[in-house]
Order: sequence, then structure tokens, then C-alpha cells
Amino acid sequence: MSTVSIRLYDTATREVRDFAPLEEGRVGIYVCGLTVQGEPHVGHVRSAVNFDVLRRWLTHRGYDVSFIRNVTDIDDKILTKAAEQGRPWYNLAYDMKRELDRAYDALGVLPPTYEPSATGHVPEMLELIDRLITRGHAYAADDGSGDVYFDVRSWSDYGELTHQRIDDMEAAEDADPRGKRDPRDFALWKGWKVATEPETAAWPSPYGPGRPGWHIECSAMAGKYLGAAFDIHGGGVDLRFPHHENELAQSRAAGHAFANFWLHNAWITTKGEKMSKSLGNSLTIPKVLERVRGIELRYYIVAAHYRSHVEFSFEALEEAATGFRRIEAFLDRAQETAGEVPVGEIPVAFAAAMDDDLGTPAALAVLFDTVREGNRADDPTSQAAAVRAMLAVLGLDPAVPAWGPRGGDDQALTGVVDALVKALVEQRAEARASKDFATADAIRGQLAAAGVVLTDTAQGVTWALADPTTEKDSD
RNA sequence: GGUGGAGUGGCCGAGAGGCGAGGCAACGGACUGCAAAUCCGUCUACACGGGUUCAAAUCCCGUCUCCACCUCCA
Repeated sequence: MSTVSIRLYDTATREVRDFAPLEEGRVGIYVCGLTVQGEPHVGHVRSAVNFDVLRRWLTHRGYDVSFIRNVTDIDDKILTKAAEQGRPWYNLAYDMKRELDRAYDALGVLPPTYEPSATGHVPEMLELIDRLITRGHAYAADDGSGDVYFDVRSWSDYGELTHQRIDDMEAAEDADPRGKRDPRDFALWKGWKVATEPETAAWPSPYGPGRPGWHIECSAMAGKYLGAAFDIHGGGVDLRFPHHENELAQSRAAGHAFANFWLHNAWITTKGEKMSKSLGNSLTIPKVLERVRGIELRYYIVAAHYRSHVEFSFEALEEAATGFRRIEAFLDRAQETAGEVPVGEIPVAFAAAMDDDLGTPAALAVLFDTVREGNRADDPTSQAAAVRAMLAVLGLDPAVPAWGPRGGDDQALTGVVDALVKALVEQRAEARASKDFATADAIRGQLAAAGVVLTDTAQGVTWALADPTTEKDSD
């Protein structure tokens, strides 16, 4: 196990480096999850899928992976949106968290080892803040606001993650310096604004009632569940600065070595702009899943390298889905000719691609090569087994029960339809045997009209539901 | 102003000095009663201008265009 060398791109050093865990055989990963303030969209889910693949690959390589992904369930936006909607902030946050869980499930993202939430870790954050104040890297504002800030000037390494110098940074646009000593100082603790904020959003602290700043939660929770030093910290590119830079600064200033590798996934944009800006909710997960299945959306995401910017379009998504169905069709055929296909060994070339900074595109090329080889073979069992192994490690094995029956249909119903279709298939076979092709085609036509597609193969006739995406152009 | 990233064939999307990634689409062929699927084959590109090299999509210089971040956006 320890001889395999996985290489990963580390944002901090700006290079692909050999990955070695701090502790033999174990890997700790902390990924910044979402602020649960709205419905999750394709972009949000990309991060989750990318890091899910990382986790699965490390697990496949024999590491015992501890995977922590947080939920930010209190912040300015949650408070603002909840107020707009006239409901308690915790109701909005909880609601959106459940929505997010559904999205993760729909995309086959494994549950993390643990999913800590900010509101559940206020004491840990306060402890860290206290430590920073004691060490001279943070201060309580003297403007009576109850805010506590991190003192960036006190930490000479500030900017090390994104390689920026403090003096080159633009000062905050919000202009209101409040009680900051330097405009770049960031909030560790935000005093309760009695006039505008609900009492439920304030926690007691030595600095007065308030709530945590954004960055401090990740430092506190990563420290609690993964230790002062851990292997990998992940998130979207936008989080590099300020979020990760600040996490790093406050953690190091508190005396923790913190993350060894920093991984960042690139964006999915639509029409050249960030999804969060895109009009309306057309790209929320539930909406997108009206067009393709979750496993197909996942495939689309996995087909691009995690560090490559992806320009989302439904055309490209459906094209990808078509490609994925080719893999599924191969597995179906293999199963029909050879019975249950086991999960086999992963080809060396596939593993090499994955070891090289999670080269999923190259890995998929190996997968498709294997599919073609299997389609050519008299007995496709070994190729099918390899394909299943490769899919499994990408979280794309359609045989995994979590994906449910094909097309989302009920298993029992499928059995009934199967019996009915088989009866018609027999009638058609008789017609074909007596060269009555008009009747044979009529039967096939009837089935097609009902959404059942027949395929004649050397081994007999099979049926499948028509491609749902081509049926759904009505709206 | 600072820090990063990108421009690849009809489309998506890899690669990062030589030996044509892969997928989707299209076209031709095989198979088929027909179709579908599958297989075989075809089309085959690196934003622009210079340069280095036996050899450049890949390295260097310059130009253009686009994107992200710069204090609570994955």
C-alpha cells in the first residue's frame, strides 16, 4: 500500500506533489461544504462529487480515510434570506440542508465520516478565539460592537496560501472599517446586532452575545475531528481567498500545522458566468434531474478533470449521458450472456491515470477502451468485471442499489412489464419465423409507442425503456 | 493594482517537446428481413505573430480574447 504513489496538485506549493499521509495508512480530509442558504445547484455539487472521487480513490488505494465535510448553518445570507421569507433562520438552514442531502444522495456522494455544523461548535470556536487573543493575533474591537478580529499584521505569513502580499490586496469594498485596526482584518466573532438580528442567532461569549465569523468554524472543526495537523483540505477555487487563506492564518497563528495539501476544484459556469449569478433556479439539482438521471449528471462531472473549468450546457450534459448509457448497455449485455458480473480488478492504466492528480478523463478513456474490447469479445465477462471495478471507484457503478432500478421505476412493476413484453416478443418471433414482417414490425411499433424499445441480438430479444430524455421534450 | 487560470477538430473534453486520448455527432463499410445495438474505417485540431529545436499544441518572447479571486459565492 505504502508503495503506491498518488500525486496531487497542491495549491499552496502550486505543483503536483507526491502524496504521503502524515500517519501511515490513514488520511484525514476536510472539505468545505456549503452555506445552506438556498437550493443546491450543479456547481455546488461538483465540489462534492470531485472530493467524493478523491475519497473513493484513496480508499481504494488502501487508506483509512476520515472525511469531514462541514455545513455552515449560520451566516449573514441565511439571516437575510430567512428574514425576507419571513421564517426563522434555523428553519431555512435546516430545510436547505435536507435539500442538499437529497442532492448528494441523488449523485451518489457518500456520506462523510462526519458532517459537523457551525452552530454545533461554538464552544470550540470560542476556545480558538481565546487562544488567538492570548497569543496576540486577535483583538476585541473597542467600538462596543462586540466583534473580535484577526490581526493580519500580526501574522507575517499572512497570504502564504495564495501568494499575495498584504499591501497588494485591495481593501474591503464595504468601506465600513468598524473597529478594525487594518481593513484586511477579518471577523472571528460578530457581536449581536440587537436591532436587526434575532436573539436565536446569538450565543453567549466572553465578548458579549454574538455569532461566529465565517472562517473560524472550519479551523475549529478541522482541528477537533482531524487534529492540529491533517492531510488534505479541499473546496472550490473561490474559497482559496479569503476563506482558506484566513483559515490557514488563524490555525497556524494558534499553533496548529493545519493542512498538508490544499486541493481546489474549478468552477462550472453557464454562459460564461458563475452559477450563483445565473438566472433563476433552472440549474438546481432537482431541475437538472428532470432531464438526466443522477448517475448521468455525476458522469458528466467526473468526465472533466476537477481542476478544469467546465462550461455547463444541457446539450453537453445529454451528450455525456448518451456516452454513459453505452457503458451501461455493455454491462447489461454482459450480464445477459454471462450472468451476474463480479466487480473485478482495475486496469493498470486506469490506476495510473487516477494516481496522477485524479486524471478522470484519461481514466475514462481506459474505461471506454475496455468496453470496446468487451464488445468485441465472445465472452465479455472479464472486461465487464473490470468496467464495474472502474465505475465503482468513480461512484458510477449502475448496479449499486443506491442508484435504484433503471429509470427510477419500481422493481415489481418492472417484473410485470417484463412478462407482458415477453408475450408480445414471442408473438413477434412467430410472425418473423413465418416471414410475416408486417405483423412483426407492428408489434414492435406498438411497444415503441408505449415507450418500450426492442433490440434483436444474437442471444435473443431484449427490451428496455426508451431513453427518458428524448421523451421529455414536451416542456 | 495584486494573485491565479483558460483559448484544442462540427460539439464536449484530455494531453503538456516526437509515437493521432476518449466521448458525442456525421459519413462509409460489416452484421441485420428491416431497424437498433455492436464492430471496422473516414473526417482530425491545438487563439494570433515571432523565436528555440532534428522535432513545438506542448518551451521562450510578444499580442489579442476570456474567466476567477482580492474579506462571509462550490
